[in-house]
Amino acid sequence: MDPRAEGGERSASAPPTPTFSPLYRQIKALLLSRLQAGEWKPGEAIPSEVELAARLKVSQGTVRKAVDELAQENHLVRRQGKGTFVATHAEERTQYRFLRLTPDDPGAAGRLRRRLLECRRVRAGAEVAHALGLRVGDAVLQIRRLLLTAEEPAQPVVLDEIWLPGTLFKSLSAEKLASWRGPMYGLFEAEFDVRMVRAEERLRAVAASVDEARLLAVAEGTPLLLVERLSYTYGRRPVELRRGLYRTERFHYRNELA
Amino acid sequence: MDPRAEGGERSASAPPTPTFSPLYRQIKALLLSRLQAGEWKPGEAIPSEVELAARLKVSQGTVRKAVDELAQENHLVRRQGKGTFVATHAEERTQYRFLRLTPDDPGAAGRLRRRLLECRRVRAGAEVAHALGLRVGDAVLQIRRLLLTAEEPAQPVVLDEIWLPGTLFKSLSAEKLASWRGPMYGLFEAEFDVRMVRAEERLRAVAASVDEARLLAVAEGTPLLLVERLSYTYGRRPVELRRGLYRTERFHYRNELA
DNA sequence: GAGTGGTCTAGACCACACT
DNA sequence: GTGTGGTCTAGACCACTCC
Repeated sequence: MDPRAEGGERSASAPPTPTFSPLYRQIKALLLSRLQAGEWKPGEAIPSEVELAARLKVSQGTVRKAVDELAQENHLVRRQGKGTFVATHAEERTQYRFLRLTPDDPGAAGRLRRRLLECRRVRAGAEVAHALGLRVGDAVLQIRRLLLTAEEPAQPVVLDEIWLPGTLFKSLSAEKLASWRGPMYGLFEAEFDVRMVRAEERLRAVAASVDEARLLAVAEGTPLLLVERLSYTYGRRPVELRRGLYRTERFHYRNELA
Repeated sequence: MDPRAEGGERSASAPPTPTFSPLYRQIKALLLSRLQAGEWKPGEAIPSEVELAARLKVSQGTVRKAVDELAQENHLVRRQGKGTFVATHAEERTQYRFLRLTPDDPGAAGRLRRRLLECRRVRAGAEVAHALGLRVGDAVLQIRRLLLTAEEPAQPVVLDEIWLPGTLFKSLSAEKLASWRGPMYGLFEAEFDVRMVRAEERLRAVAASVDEARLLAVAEGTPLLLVERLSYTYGRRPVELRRGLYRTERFHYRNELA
């Protein structure tokens, strides 16, 4: 088959790509658009390679290469003998796929507890609006919370401030947040159909303000690791701004360079 | 051909792998061991896919998959129409592959200047010895330097302290360091046959000590981003410990999460 | 035009999971 | 056993680079 020829199910769904890319990239874009459209939910299996190949009228190898890239980019998860599944934050083995904070002593202090401080509707300021691609004054949800060590006495480690577009998270409430077990991004998937796909972080060292110091139980001016995160869903669309302050006396932010 | 059967050039070079892995992984391990042995230098081309396939008596597709993974892991760089080349730090388009520090204003302040403060031979303390896999008291090279903005007046941004195993970097001197143009890791490749392949970083927020504050031109106690990096060469062998203090008023450490 | 990596195909067989 | 993803092969053709 001529990879340049448009035909069959492929062109029917009209991929918005420049349309002059390798066939497997067109397949990839098509699958991505179906993921975005919600054709398969997080955790569900997508059709098998042979079935996709038959439907799209390409060879299995071409489907394979498309799926390979999607798996690499954490959109899909392959499981030999079982199938290929839509990635989800709800059942990550690691829990918290995006959290790079790690205890210095890996033996101690495993999971962190959450304590919700605040969850309210506010109007977006200039900075939040700009980051989330909204207009100043648009409705946003503001959440503040602490992460604390599990052992007693619980010690605060992270102070998070989170902003979400109001339109996407209409029915999100303090009760829902407090009663949800598992990662917050799992709740977003299950209840709001918003799937975090990618994020950018900017790290800085800052001094704790009076309020921050009180909440984190440190002295005013204590150096804290400021982590500003912008999370994206499909199509490079930003859907969460997060400003985290980390105490790093007994934890650190780990990163791998290759 | 039975992939389990050992034969041809493959087994002659005796890969130390568990030997019961897919054929393409055996090829990958073989190529990796040749890279480690220095059979091809950084920047050089390795044999073409067809030639490798013929020599190793496997299909081109199998070689391709091995090379694909090596390219993905930044060991090799593919260039269509030209060949496949050994990755090098000397000619990175980005300069400084491992440096994640970025100016807040991307327009301003492009490259950073270096100022060498110190380069001397010392005996490894417990911490350095442990990190580099040496014995306490072994010879290590200690380097201290500043990175400063290029514009005038130059402003210090990073204070680096670097430790290297003395045996690997016998002839490294302050003169060599000062006169070298380009990334330090390029010098390590060219003069010492040490290629940095991977690194792990641990980030913290700390307060500037008196000495650090003086060198970085900030007040004592100013929050600084502490970046501890352990760099590895082939075979998970640590060959550099680095302790960097970053001023983050106008720069930040960027990270991408997927 | 010759050589290199990049794409696509078709078919065989292996490894794993479920039933 | 059946169905899934994973590996391997052989061959054709495309796209890019250099002569």
